[in-house]
Amino acid sequence: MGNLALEPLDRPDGMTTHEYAHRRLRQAIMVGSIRPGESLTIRGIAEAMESSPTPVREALRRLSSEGALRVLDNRRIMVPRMTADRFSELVSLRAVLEQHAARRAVPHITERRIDRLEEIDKAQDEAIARKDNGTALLLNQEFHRTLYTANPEQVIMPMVESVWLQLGPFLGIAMEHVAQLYFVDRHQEAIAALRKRDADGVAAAIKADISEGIGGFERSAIENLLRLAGQ
Amino acid sequence: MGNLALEPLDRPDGMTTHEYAHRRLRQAIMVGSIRPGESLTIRGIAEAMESSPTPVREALRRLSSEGALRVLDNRRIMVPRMTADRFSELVSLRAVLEQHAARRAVPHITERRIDRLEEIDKAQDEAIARKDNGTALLLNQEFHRTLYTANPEQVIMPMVESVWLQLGPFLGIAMEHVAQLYFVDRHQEAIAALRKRDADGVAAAIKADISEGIGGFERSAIENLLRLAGQ
DNA sequence: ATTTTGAAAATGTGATCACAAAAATAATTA
DNA sequence: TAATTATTTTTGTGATCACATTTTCAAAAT
Repeated sequence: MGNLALEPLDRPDGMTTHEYAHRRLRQAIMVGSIRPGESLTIRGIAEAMESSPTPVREALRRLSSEGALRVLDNRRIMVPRMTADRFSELVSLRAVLEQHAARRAVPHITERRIDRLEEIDKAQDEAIARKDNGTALLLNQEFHRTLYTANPEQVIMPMVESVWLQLGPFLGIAMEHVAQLYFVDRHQEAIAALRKRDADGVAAAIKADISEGIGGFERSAIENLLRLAGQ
Repeated sequence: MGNLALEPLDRPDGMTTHEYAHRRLRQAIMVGSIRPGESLTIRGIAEAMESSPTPVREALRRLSSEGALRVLDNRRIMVPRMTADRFSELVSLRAVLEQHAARRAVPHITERRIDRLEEIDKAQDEAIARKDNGTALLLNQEFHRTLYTANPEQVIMPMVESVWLQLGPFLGIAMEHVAQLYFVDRHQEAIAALRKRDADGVAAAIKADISEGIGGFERSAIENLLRLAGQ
């Protein structure tokens, strides 16, 4: 209960307590700082962030609807355990979702946004160079998010984020045992295709980015990692 | 606030109040019996189902995470308005998601499940014959759900259901103005491909089923419907 | 007639409490 | 000593209350 690996977060003015709890838990799960199988208690979290059960419960309900948490029959709440099968299911879904999101974003992209993508990618490269995995991960997400949200009526982003959330706990495990995550990406290729408004090219770059990134884990490597982490 | 078009639902024994509230609201939204733009009040719903604000709020949080509801800046909660652009975004996402789900289900399909699909499709045809749109809609969903959940480690179903939920309110509008919904489907084609374990064939059938079903609305028809419904 | 102001009602939010179920711990028995 | 039972503690759940904000509606002013 005590140590939730919940780092306090910046809390804007009008933000409600349940929103804040949601953000904080979400962030912790996204970067893999809560171990799969670890069960969360409402009162524990409430105490940790100096609030009460009511708003924490709302945050947990949202997170379980987002696939980040699982409610057991005993009504206990935990971070879902990862399996090799589930992992491959998540990665293939991620590829399909994000290719589609990328394709639908291309008609709406502006030069200004492409410049922003360049900046994010550059910052990510710097984070990778200084072996700052956490920041690199966040910047990688920001790159993808910035691309997909070019589409104003976009409806897919919550689903993409849900997949990220579900992969998060595994990333936490992987980062403990693997030296460097995301040492290559296909972002430059995506940017080049974007400048040409080449939707197929962008989709191909995104697909490659995913399958050579997180999708690059061999099945046996995943099973080893999970065994090492005592899953 | 009184009339919420919330029909009481069967409530199993161990089901919690927030779960029940969630199910009931979800059902109402899914079949389009809550008008887009209509705003929901926590106390109103709580009173309508004879409970209190706390569990209702949890249900509403979940539904907003599922994309079924939108929380405004005023913290008011409403069923999102539909636009022609959003509709087309949802339909194209639905096609992509379900093709993928179908493809990944094929390796796990059993003859027994295919038989079940036959039965569901037959029941749906009967519902269509007697012009029972509501039942036909539910059976159509059950057909698709039964197919995709053949995959045991499937992770996509909540996202498919989220798209259904977001399309629900439009279906409600459409059913008021269009004589018959879903008068043709490609289920038999999907079943034939399933018997042959032909993943591409199944995916093609699902794609056709969607684009000739709900995807068959012309843009101008959608705009007309939305205007008629005062959106 | 339209706008502005003010009071009253409605609403979202979060803390607290009581209750039941579950889990953990202590006591007892085989 | 190991297993079982009893007791205590922890936990999830839902109702209620108080507070602040928003909305609604009536009265007053322009």
